[in-house]
Amino acid sequence: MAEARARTRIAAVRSERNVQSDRTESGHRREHLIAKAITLKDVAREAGVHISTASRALNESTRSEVSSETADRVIAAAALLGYQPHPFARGLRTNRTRSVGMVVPDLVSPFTPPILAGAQHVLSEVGYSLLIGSDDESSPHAKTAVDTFLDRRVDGLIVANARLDFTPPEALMGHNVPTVLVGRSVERKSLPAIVCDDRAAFALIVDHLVALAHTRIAHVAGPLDISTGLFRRDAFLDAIARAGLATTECRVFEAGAFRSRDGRVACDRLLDSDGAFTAIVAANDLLALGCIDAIRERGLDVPRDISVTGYDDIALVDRLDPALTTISVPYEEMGSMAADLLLDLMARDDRILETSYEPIRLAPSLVVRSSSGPVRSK
Amino acid sequence: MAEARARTRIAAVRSERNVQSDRTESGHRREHLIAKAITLKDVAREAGVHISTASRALNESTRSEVSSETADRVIAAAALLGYQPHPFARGLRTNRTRSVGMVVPDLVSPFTPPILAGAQHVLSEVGYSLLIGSDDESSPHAKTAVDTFLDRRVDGLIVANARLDFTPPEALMGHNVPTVLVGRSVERKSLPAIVCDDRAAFALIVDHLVALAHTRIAHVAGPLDISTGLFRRDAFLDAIARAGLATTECRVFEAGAFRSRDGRVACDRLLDSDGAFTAIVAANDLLALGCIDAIRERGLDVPRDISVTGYDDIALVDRLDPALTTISVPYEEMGSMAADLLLDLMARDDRILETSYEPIRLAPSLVVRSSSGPVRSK
DNA sequence: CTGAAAGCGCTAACAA
DNA sequence: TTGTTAGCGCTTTCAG
Repeated sequence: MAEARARTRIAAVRSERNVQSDRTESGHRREHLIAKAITLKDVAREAGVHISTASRALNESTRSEVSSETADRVIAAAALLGYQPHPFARGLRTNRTRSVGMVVPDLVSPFTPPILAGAQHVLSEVGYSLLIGSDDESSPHAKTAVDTFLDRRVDGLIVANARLDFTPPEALMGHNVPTVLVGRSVERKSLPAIVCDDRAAFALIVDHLVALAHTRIAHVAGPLDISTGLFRRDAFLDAIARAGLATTECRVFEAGAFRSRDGRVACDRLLDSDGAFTAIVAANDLLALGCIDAIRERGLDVPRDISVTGYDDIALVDRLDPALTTISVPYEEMGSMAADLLLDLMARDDRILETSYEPIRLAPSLVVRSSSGPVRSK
Repeated sequence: MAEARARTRIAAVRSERNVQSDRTESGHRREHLIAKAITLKDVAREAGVHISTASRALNESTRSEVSSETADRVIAAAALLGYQPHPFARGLRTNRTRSVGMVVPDLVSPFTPPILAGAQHVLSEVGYSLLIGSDDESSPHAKTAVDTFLDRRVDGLIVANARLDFTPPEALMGHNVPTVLVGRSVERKSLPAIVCDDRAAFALIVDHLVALAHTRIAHVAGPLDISTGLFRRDAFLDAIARAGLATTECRVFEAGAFRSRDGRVACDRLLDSDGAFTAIVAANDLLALGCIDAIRERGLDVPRDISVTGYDDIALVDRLDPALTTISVPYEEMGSMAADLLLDLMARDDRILETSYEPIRLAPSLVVRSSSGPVRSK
């Protein structure tokens, strides 16, 4: 009912507009195809007020400057016509786009989507749009994703692919766009970051292994130029020390990338080395799977001969044989917290850059499965 | 060198601007913080030409209207100052945003990210930004993702979450925004779509099973209100018929959702039913895993007693025991093709809506692993 | 409380 | 070939 009436009214308004502008056209056959959007001017005319009054009535913050009767009338007219403010026209004035850009390392790696989902959900809730971009490593001369976002005048930036040596591009500082890091933090704590508490995670893992009587524990690290590689290694060594184990007994091997085949290569080197060990703590699940491959290839058993643990708890590792003991990371929550934090930052009108931000660390949890077991009694 | 000079020049230009506009201010202490962006006017002044000349020189399509010397000078000035056209100001005039919206069913389901990645890559290559949105099923009164995108005046739309009964919202038709479906198509072929060739896929699977001497093959379907549920079931029945098997011998059970536990429930019903069968073709990998669970729970073996096949070839199903025989789907390519098709559509100036579009079907491939085997000779 | 008018940064008629 | 001018749709002074 009301809807039908609205539709009629919209058509009428559009007609008026078209008559004005398309007078030269023979007819309006295509009107339903190229319908021009309802503009504030239409709403104002419909409500019988000046366009600026309509603007005030429609904007939360200026509504008080208008009599409530007029406001109601304008709001009703806007609703009737299905008015939607043109974001560009508004943005041009306000210098705000109500959009944020998120740059991700790799859309198809297992932890990117949940971060994205968490951020997306929070942002859409408050009317922000999420632009997504990823840097194409293969064409280094291409414009970086951050630059593209800056060109688009996003209100804020979520960076999920920071390398350790990441420093906010000068452009970023110049434009002064609020930015938060997520997933990976950076060496110089120049930007706020939401990360997983690696120290807590490795304390959980190492304690678990120690409880199983392991004393010689090796670590297969990820690339050390990424925080998840470097920080997890440090967290590992820290946990070892805190557990009272001699860190000198604990070997660390670095994998070239966070992929199973790199884990396998690293584990092979580990197995070739002289040190004896009974457990391998891998920096993530894929590396752990590679380790298991390498171990089995030598006729050894997991966990009977060597225990292996992962990190991330990606899909299906619970169904593998052996099911992977790993760390569950609240990636989605990290995404939503990053978005929340960014919204905070954007809301502040003072743009004071702190010199150093302590990362916000979210608590992980240990998931014990069958890839870790007691040290074999000889 | 050149860079330092440029920086100096930018600062100078910004100063001039600030002097003009901020004459009343006491000082420029915060100038480096709230640096205003370089505008076309600045470039024009720097090059000593009128703003409109600068505009023409900077725009590919109008560059021929200005002398090459002037053009060069303007371009040099723009480069020197690091000028970036304001997308809103431009969009306001041109009515184009150079952005496209993609609405996905679920960011964390296994096949969404590759589609996203494919589309993102293609679009960023040609200077388009990708907005991402997903509908929150839980709050049905919330504005739909498509509406949000329409409000943002995206130039095009990629819809990856269409239900079978999806009809382009009236708004969409009214706004006349080019739209492409991907992954799922719709019953009424009212929009172009990029999908996987389900018929070819099931022909591959069924032929494979028939070659292993299976004659009684069951299907665990996904929800039948989604194209991947319905179309795959139809494709299954079609493949069965074309293989010369009696479709009456082939039972179909519908799962409530594309999750392993739903697959397990459906498979339980299947096992409880009277029909004898030696193979189960599941509508996707997760359903297949649920089937394997149900079969094993009854003390039966896969593939010795019953063969099971999946669809999608998601990560890690190659490492399960048994490794899953499944269909590999070129999701990333689907994403990039969807983007290509959309770019085509947007480039056309005629907005003729065809009444019916035949979906573009990409070829899948069969990946034979150990979850399928010959019929057990009794 | 409301209307008039300027202008955000840009493109595209129209003039010269 | 270049400059002038008029907006795109909106917010925001400034008057009334």
